[in-house]
Amino acid sequence: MSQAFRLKQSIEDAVIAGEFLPGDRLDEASLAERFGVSRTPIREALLQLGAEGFIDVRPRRGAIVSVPSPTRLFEMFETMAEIESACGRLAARRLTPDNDAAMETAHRACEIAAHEGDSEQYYADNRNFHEAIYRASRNSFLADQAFALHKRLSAYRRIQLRARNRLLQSLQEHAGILEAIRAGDEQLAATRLHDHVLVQGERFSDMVLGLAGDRRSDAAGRSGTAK
Amino acid sequence: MSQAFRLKQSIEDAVIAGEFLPGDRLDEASLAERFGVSRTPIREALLQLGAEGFIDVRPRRGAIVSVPSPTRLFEMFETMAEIESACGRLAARRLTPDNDAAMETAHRACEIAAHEGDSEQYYADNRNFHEAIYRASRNSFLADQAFALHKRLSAYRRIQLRARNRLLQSLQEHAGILEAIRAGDEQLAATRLHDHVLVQGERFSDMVLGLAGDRRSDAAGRSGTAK
DNA sequence: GTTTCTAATCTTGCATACAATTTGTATATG
DNA sequence: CATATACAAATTGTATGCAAGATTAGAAAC
Repeated sequence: MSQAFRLKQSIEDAVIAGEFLPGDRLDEASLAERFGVSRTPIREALLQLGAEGFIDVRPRRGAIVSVPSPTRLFEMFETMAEIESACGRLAARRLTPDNDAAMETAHRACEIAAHEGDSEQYYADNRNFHEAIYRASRNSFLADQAFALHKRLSAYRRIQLRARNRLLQSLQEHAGILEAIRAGDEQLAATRLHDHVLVQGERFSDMVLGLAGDRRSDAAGRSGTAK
Repeated sequence: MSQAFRLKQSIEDAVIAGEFLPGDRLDEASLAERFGVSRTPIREALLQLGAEGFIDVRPRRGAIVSVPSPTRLFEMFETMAEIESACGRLAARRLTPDNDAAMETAHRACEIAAHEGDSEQYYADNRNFHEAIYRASRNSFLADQAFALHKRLSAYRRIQLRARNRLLQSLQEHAGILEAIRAGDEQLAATRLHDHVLVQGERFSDMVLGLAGDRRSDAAGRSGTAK
């Protein structure tokens, strides 16, 4: 495959891994040297990442890793909550043995990681669990959207999972979600997934803001110029 | 602003306007000549559109306007339905006088177009109405997502709105949606928006497939390899 | 008449070169 | 000492050239 696509993946991975922090400049020349290619495929990779919202490409002013404001970040988590709950609703309606088994496997892995207190491992297994739910929606387009947003939020999710006791609490929520999906209770599955995701967003916002106010009123209070 | 971004917009507009039909090749050289620039900014524009899912960029094989399969198309409409209902739910919870007025204005415009039977005008006003709901969610990130998907589906929506009587039926559904949002009934607003959007997807699928089977079983029955 | 192999042609991918714009620095001025 | 201006350096945007892979056309074989 062409270099530009490989580079896009590499740069994305580097950002997810935290090698480039929010606000860091992604200099074309440096990246070109680092990967041993010319600026052209680097530019193409950066522009694609920009179009996906992964980084900020400001014309004539270079690319930087996005720095979402606390409000924006909350909006992203809220959107993630809505999309995940949609996946859960559809999964509850359409669950097949295959998807059920995949979720079970992922859940078991989370269990082990949680009881060992291995937050790095739990982070990875948690991702698999959520992806299993996306697939269980049996709507691959929706699953793609969910997966993309999950990736964009992964940096913030990781930080937040380090919080004490959050692992075991997260695991219990997973169990409740699984139960609802298996029972075919669309409404319950949607609600539980929604809360599960949003609590992460709220906790993160708390961390960022250093206070425990009501985040929803923050999101609701902003000027809201869409597009 | 740089040429690549202008070109991206121009090409996107041309696709939305139906100048390039699904399956058409987007030849770099021809586009470069048409816009009087070199291939470089054209390539950059195409890659960005590809990253947004607007077109298909296949390595070494050029870009074409996406040709979603009927199944994929249904999945996209189903996703749109979920996102729109999320917007409606939040709008019902957070409605402000400003957003209320904006929806009212857009609804009035739809009313006029519908009664005059002007489907082209209704198409434009309908878009404004839905955008007003996105904004009323007071979550600009969610609204952006909704807007982007709306654009991707616009070609198919337009065709479908030409169906006889659909204008007046659509208008009535709008009235019901507005009523639910104003009543602050999150659940009802979500359900009505969901059905309003999904009926378009189902109708379109019927048109494409030329039969009146149950589209849901189609979507549920596919192999569902997400990502 | 159909299929398969080969060669010519066309298109895309990448590197390099240059032009245009922004950013940084030093100097002058109030 | 702060501010403004002019010049220098660094960085991005676009054009062009060439190499590599894909598509098409034609000839040969079945």
